[in-house]
Amino acid sequence: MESNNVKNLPKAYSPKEVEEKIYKLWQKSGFFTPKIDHKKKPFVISIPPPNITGSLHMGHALNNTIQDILVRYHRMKGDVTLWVPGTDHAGIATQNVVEKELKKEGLTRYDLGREKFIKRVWQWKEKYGSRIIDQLKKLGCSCDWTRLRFTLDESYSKAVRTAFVHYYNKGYIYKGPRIVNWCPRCHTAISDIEIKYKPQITKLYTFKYSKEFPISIATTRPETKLGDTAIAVNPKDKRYKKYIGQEIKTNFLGVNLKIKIISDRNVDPDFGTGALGVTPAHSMVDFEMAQANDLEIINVIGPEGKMTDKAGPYKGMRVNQAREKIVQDLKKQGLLEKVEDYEHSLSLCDRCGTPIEPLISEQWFVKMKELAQPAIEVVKKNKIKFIPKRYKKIYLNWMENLKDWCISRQLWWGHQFPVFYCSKKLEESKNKKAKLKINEKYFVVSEEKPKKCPFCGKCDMVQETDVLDTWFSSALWPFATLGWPEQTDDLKYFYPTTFLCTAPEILYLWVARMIFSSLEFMKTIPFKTVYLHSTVLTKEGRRMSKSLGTGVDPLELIDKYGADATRFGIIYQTTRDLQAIHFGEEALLASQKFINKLWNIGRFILTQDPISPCQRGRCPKGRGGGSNTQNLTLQVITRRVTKPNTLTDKWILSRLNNVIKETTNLIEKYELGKAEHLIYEFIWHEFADWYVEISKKEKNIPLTKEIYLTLLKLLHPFIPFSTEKIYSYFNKQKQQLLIFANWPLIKENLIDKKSEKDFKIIQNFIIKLRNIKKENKINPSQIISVYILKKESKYFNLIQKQRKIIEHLSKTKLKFVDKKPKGVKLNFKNIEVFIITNN
RNA sequence: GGGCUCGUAGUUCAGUGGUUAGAACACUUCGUUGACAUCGAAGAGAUCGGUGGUUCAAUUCCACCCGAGCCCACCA
Repeated sequence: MESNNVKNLPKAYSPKEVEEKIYKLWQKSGFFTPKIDHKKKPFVISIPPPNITGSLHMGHALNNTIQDILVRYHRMKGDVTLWVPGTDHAGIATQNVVEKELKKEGLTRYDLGREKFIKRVWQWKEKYGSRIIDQLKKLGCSCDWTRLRFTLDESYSKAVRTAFVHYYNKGYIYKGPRIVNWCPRCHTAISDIEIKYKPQITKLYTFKYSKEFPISIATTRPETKLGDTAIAVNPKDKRYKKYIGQEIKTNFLGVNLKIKIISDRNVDPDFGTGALGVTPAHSMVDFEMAQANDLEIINVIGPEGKMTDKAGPYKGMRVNQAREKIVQDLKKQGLLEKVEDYEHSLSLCDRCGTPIEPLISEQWFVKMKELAQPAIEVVKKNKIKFIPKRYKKIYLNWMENLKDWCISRQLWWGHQFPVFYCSKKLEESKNKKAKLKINEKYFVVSEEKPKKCPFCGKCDMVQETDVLDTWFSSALWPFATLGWPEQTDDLKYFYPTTFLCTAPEILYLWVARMIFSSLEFMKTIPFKTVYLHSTVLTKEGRRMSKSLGTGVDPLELIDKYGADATRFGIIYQTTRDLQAIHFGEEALLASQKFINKLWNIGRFILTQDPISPCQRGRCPKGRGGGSNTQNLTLQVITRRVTKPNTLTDKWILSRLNNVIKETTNLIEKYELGKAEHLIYEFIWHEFADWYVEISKKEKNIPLTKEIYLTLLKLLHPFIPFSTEKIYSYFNKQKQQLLIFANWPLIKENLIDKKSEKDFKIIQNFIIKLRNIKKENKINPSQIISVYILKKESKYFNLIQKQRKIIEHLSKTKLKFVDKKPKGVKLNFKNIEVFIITNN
């Protein structure tokens, strides 16, 4: 570091000039890359890979600060510490971003074609995909960048293919027509958990299919009713009992329907007419009823969100259009009985906000039942611990009611299925326009494309066009990043990882899936502890969102306050188990002040240092400490060692060791906010306000320095940049980085309750004297005489012994007298104290 | 509809079955300009969301209610 002379030490810490340089030093040191040491147990975190479309938001800032604190702490403790970084290709999200870009050029992905489109996405990735990585570095994250991974890396893709083939061979993967959530905009199936619900007021229409039809039904979506194949009623409903089992043919606005009357317990007799028109192809619940009752399934809505040819006169219309027209027609024909307002939740695509159409389509699924079982066990048996604890129940409840996982997406950006079709047979099946059923298998599942088609022996096999759900690849993250399926040294040594820190919203999407994937492929848990951190909300408790304008950009905060203050401030307002934090910028300002305070304590100590240039009279400001300190400098040089000499020394060392102990405990329990509060209080209100102040009178510079350096170490995981910078001024010769420093050891023998108690008494006495001054409107800086009546008592002796400190800090002159003087009397621990107020 | 979290000073949060409920920031007053324009000291500020119950005693335990937020399910 070039300018670490004390005389160059600026008055305040300025993050902008410092942080980037420091980060480069760290990187150059190579210290973030651990060396495998089989004698030691490693500490390992896999970063939740941010999307390449992402930009650092408050959730990331909190999440990665937590991880970095733990990683730095463990590194200092001497653990072999690895933080694996990486990014996620994020199928739908990224594809949408690039599609939006294309749209500006008046193009769609179909104009480019699959190959060119993917190329385009890769270009986009090269250009913007590492943005978030740079932002993580700005935050100070000490990841091992030599191990950076991306979920579409060739080696990672291999892991994905291996996993797929494994599942398939075990019989866990099946393909079939099922009802899925279909996004007509993204043109793909999405899973249940990728849907967001939005309450909306719509109309509930009550009508009959035809005049002669005996039962009326109610629906919010009349257009789907063209695909009805049944009416479901509650088995106990007397009104409809007689119809159950009947099949009625009718014509509904030009479309012939065969309606079977079935009974189902889930039908609420009080809702609408108590009769539910069953549309197997376009409603999740109805699909299940159709399967249970062996009903015909008719698609009336196509993948574009348009009515199919099964919709008779409404063919080709958009869904909304068809709805309007049908309502008009129902009215015209006198079939519409009632229209009322009705509030329900509209399903929207999480990624693009388009209303979801439940549709029947051919999709790939993973059977979950067997996979879930061991994943339930390990959590039940606390092999994996959740923090906060409450998530254990939430996790288990979800896992115990797990549905099969739809893993196919009709996208282009992602891992293409390692499934190869016989082109000849594929062609044939298309021509047949067969029902959505596969009776005949004409594909092979294989990591590589077979050279020869096993079905016809001569065709060029074609790969399944679908890509895998992004989460299928993320599920392999903790072990695939370490080299799986290869048995690499990394994998052998660093797996399973130690700690996972992520947002609670991806508990199901990601955490659960990593657990069962790891148990399946690695035969072990992926991590020992899962920490689901608080959600960062605005101060008013509202969700942070760009579109609402309620977002706070951590990069702006870093720019304004520095990375350290941003980190410290966020953690300062965090409590470990809290579900949400209401983010306020004030804490960052406070943190900035705190860092500045820390900086200035350092500055003070440096200028007091006998070997510093200031003390040798070379300081431009003159003689560093003034005449008073010159004498003291001599004292300092008389080999005072870092040993407690005085009560003050004993007290501060005792307190310091308590703080080290407590801080260590709190970090081990992930109570990072509390740890910060503790250190903050100690540094400011014990070390600075008392110890450093007293040290101006009773010098023990080596000890002061030692304590200070210990505090820098304690703080380093929280505020790595500023502590590193200050540390450099204390290490002019050695040039050793603080990241190499060891975590402070607790010296139990220095914990000294007696000294703490005694010092507390001195503190109280000083405070009392200051109060008296204030009460009597005496200027605090005015030195007054305080008369203390001599007495045989331990407190008297204590006060007498600590006379200098008391005088110094209370700006008084103590006089120990035999006779009671005139003046205001106060009692302190049975000691009679007098002051004269009207000088 | 089900589950969960939270409601304590102006603000963000600690905290505890029992003497005057804490901190930080903000605020007020006084003082400081040779570590700290980002300093010091002192101080004001809370009927601990509401109601009822358990208890000798509740902010702390229980029930209900109100308010804020999250997750899951979803009735057509």
